[in-house]
Amino acid sequence: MSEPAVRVRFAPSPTGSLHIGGARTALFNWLFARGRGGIMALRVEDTDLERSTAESERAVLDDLRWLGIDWNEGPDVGGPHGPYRQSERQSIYRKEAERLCAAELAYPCFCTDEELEARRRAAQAAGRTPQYDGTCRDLDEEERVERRAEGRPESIRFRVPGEPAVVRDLIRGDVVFPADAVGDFVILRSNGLPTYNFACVVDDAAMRFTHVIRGEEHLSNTNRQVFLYRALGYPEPAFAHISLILNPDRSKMSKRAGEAATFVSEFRAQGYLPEALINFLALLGWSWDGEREMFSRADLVEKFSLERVNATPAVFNREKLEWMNGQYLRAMPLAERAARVRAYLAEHGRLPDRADVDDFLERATAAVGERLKTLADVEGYAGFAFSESFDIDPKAKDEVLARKGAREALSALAELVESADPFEPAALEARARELGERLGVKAGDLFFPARVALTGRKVAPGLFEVMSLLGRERTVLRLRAACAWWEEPAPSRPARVT
RNA sequence: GUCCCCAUCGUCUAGCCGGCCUAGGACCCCGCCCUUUCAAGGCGGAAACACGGGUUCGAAUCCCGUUGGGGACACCA
Repeated sequence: MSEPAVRVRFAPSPTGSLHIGGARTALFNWLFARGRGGIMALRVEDTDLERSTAESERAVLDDLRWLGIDWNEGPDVGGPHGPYRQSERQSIYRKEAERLCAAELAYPCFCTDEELEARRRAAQAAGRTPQYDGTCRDLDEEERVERRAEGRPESIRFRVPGEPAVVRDLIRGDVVFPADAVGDFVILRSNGLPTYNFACVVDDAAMRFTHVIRGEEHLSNTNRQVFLYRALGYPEPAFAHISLILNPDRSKMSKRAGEAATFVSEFRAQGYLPEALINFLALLGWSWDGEREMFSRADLVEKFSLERVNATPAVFNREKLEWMNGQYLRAMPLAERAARVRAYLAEHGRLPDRADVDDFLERATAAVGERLKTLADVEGYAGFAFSESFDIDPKAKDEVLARKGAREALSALAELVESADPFEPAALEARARELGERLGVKAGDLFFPARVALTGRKVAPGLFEVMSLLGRERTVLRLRAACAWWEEPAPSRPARVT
């Protein structure tokens, strides 16, 4: 018999949009599958009725698609082992639970939440591990009938065998859990829905996955899961628990922590490229030779292996992601870069309102040039040309006001621009430099005030690209408007405090 | 508290079946060059084997312990 084909899965719970840690787990699964001609499946774990929503499922799938991670089987495309939504597989879980009960490997439990909670607290107070105490473990049929008559809730608990469990992990080696590490746990809740560990094992077995690659937070769950595989009589897949992604304070990266983005959708909104995010995420826990770090999607598919995934948790390094995004942007031909900027602005409803928007954005993108780190930066650096009005940084304006000869220089420059022919960066620059010499003004003393007058800021693209972006008319207008600054009572300075 | 995982520059990491390591690459930071600003680019620099014991001729690399960090102990996933 030939080696069974690789089958892996990503199993998100639809309780929000895709988290960056989930994206990395999905990516590793995907790279592993694609690199060996395997199957990638998507399974939606929506057994938590309170928190699961259809919008969330849509959002997660959308984020995955945006990242370029695709799947062969899933809730939207179907497949030979469906359905791929756990909420649609309830009869399967019930049947499996019944099978375990019949074999005495599981049993009905009638304890209420309150009783469980009270006993948990008591155990904790007494310094014991808060595990299930076995109250319903050995009830006979008569006692069970009695409890049912009382109208107590009825869940199904797994009878944990009193022996150690070994998790064979591809990244961590054999991890041994002592026999008393876990108590009997619920597999079917009183509402009839399965718990995570049970549904996960039943599905992973039914869907024939060969490898389960998931986050380290599941390592101790795997302790329970290996018992379940054995009891159910299914072969175990190979496990690979990848380390967590951490916040800068080294806590598990999660939705809280306020300021920092943790969802794929947020990075998308901030103007990051999916290929850069993929490249960056791949390097969180995986490396090729420690030297090379720019990898296309195809490179990653070809080179990725679980052997080179390390076991150390990784802090998410936002600055490096930004740098990498810039690398991708810079390596892109201008036309493509401009097209991506356009698509980005359109997606967020921020396209400038003008007839020649495509041409304008290409010129703006060219003008911003190497400064581009995210797609949002075109608006950041060239926003002064997006509309008639623009804001002026008061501090920059004050600096202009303070420069000797700035007013005359601006006025002369306005005149020059008005009659310049051709109106084109190189020619404009040559003539402006001549003007500076004639006036006896250093280049910086001419260019700096002009930059502020035209863009409202100290930092901007090259001055003559700025002019060409604005067009002759607006350039002259803004230059002349700046000449009037000297007539104003300097509102930006605290001159007249009453 | 109990169990489990982890431990190289601030961060991501290479090295970890011992000598090739006076520990390599990248981000960040600093300096210089380029330059109309800011970037980008070029050159240079600062910056780490958590600690303590072993084993060995020799340890970042193997073993034990300590410390630190994290995860899990639910009718959440």
